[in-house]
Amino acid sequence: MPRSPAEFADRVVAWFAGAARPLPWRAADVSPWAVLVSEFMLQQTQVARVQPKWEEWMLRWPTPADLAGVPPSEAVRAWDRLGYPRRALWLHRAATEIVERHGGEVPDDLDALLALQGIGPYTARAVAAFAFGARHPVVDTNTRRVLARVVDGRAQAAPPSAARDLAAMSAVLPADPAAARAFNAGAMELGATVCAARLPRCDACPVADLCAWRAAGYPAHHGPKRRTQARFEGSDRQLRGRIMRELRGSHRPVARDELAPLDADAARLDRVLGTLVADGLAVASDDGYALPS
DNA sequence: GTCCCGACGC
DNA sequence: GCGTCCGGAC
Repeated sequence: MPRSPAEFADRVVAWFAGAARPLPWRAADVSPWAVLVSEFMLQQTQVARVQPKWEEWMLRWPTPADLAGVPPSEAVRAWDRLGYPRRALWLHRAATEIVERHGGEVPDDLDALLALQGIGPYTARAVAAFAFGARHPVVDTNTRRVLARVVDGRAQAAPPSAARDLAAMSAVLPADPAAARAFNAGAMELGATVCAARLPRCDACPVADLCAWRAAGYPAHHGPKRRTQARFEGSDRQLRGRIMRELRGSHRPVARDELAPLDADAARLDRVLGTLVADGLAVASDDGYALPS
């Protein structure tokens, strides 16, 4: 446990002021919509891959109404290979909801944000805090790891639990909204760039002398093992990705027979096509499969 | 091969 | 609480 929560927060805030990467969605003049789009893209995708795609989207669809005004196929196509293309569909749906429910303005209210498609506990608070300056605990996996180490003295965070994670962050969150905002962003940045999962760089850490894990001699994690990631090669996810790539590349329906070479197992191909249709990422017609228009 | 790490649906 | 969902960097 650090000497005091205030000291922990102050150090992170001061460190972040000098160490923050100059990411474009952190610029002072970006819109709430720009922040929201960045958070959608960052949900599962590394910063380096997101950045050029975010620039492209902001030029093309600078407001929610701009995105809501085009068919979802445009969003899915422009999502390109960012992965998890349901996010493109959900972002398009969220834009439509923002136009319909909120007059085209991204809401600043947490519950209104949570009600939008594709926005969960993390993204809602990230938008409220980073776009609007509201004082909410924002907890992603980096922050969970930082708190586990600095505060709890454990190598790894316990499995995510929204209620427990938000309470833990609230306990160390500065009272001042601007400081809270910087601490939220700084804790994530610290976890992403210094307090890394595998190779923490404690020599560069602004709170190394406050860190309970370091003080305890870096005890190894003993507890439930992380679930090992399912194999990607040969997975449904890989096949879905390959099918989506074909659909993105075609401006007319793609016949099932044209997709058959993607997988030798006809039954599996049909089952996976079914999941894409169920997700709304593909539409079936007599001519084959296409992106949702 | 391993890691990345949020939302959703059950 | 637990399984599913991409694709690229390492």
